[in-house]
Amino acid sequence: MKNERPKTRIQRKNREAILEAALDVFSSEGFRGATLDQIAGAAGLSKPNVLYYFPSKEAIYTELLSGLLDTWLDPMRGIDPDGDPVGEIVSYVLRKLDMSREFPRESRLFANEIVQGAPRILESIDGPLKSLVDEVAGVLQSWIDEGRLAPVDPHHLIFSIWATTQHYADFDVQVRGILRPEASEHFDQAAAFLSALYRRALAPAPK
Amino acid sequence: MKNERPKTRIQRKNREAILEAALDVFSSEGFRGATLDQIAGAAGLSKPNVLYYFPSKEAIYTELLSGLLDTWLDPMRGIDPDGDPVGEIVSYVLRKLDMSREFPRESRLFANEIVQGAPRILESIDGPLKSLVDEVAGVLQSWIDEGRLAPVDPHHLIFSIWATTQHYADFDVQVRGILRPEASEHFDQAAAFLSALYRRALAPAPK
DNA sequence: CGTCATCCTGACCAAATGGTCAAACATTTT
DNA sequence: AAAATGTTTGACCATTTGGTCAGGATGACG
Repeated sequence: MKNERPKTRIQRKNREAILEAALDVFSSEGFRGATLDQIAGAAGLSKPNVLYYFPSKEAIYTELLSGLLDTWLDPMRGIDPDGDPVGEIVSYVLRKLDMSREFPRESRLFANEIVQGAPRILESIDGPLKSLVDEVAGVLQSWIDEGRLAPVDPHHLIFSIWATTQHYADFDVQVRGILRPEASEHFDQAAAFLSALYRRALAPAPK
Repeated sequence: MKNERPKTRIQRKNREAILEAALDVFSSEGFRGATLDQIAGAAGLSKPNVLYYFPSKEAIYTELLSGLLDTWLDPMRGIDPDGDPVGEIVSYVLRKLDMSREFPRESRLFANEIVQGAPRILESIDGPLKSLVDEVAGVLQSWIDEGRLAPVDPHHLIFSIWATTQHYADFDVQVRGILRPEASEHFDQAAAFLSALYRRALAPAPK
């Protein structure tokens, strides 16, 4: 049962516009760097009007954040315990990389929050995030035990996947500064590189 | 020839204290999130006194940033073109990881800046950073050509090393939230994991 | 000890910013 | 077409914040 109450269509539309604008602003300026005027401007509304839909700046921010965590973890839920280990992991990597390509602002929003100590979503990390990760780590470990995956620390494997894939969204400026391509061409290179990296590293030793 | 002019020892001491305090505050709050009062407080000085040593908040920030870039790139300069390829890369990874362990605030400072589009150090990325990276990429490529390193995209290899190592500093809260250890124990696990990962992935196919 | 340069501070300022509110304006509902 | 409900805004406010400044305190040094 969804907790959405789109009283009127105009209300739905404006809340939508505000969240969209806020994502833009928060992701590129951080929470403190963003101003209500910026958000209001980007949403095509006046500042008091924004505050008519949300009680405060912080409320907009946390709504964005909490609404996103789920989507953000989706790729991980797609890992099939009954599939081919290396294949499953590589396709997880590619799904995660795709999220960086499709939703860089969302990635940066999280990055900003976490780098600064995640003052507003610590609970979410300790709670749902940790349990999902532990669950997946369990699957990885069982694959290792069965000799179908190279023996590496499951948690750190997950970290490395997050790090390498999110890097292309979060540090986009740096990547773009070092590689030349204007287009998102480097995402395809990254996909090729990361597949190869993990395929080579994770293939179990032949018995 | 150093551009340091420590007119008096008190001047040197206070500038030092301010930069140290600023590193603390900027790295955990971001540029806009940090306030002069916070910095002054952390440095044990009054706000006007801070402004006596630095012309503005931004001046403190950029001085920090520019003074750090060099140190930050040092591990990369230690790569020996005449060494054993895989060994050189793995020890580069470990050096970089050590920097994350020893200087997490510095890492977060950069992360904050880059995630937000690096508005104040774009030149440094396009300039010295790019050339050093290209140089190292050249070395990697020559190793590949000689068949002493698995054929992977050199630039993306470098990105993956940055991503995986800096992750432990920048996303420390997340890592700590998922792993239990209070101590910096996970850095040792990470070292073991990353050595194994890159060793396995980069070993050239036997001829 | 006197004087000169350096160092430090309280008081102050202008701009920015999150947020409020009463009143005007729209839209539905009856 | 009222009445009721929902939406928008200009004017306003309190606080925070980067920064200034005149003068006082504290060295350094002959």
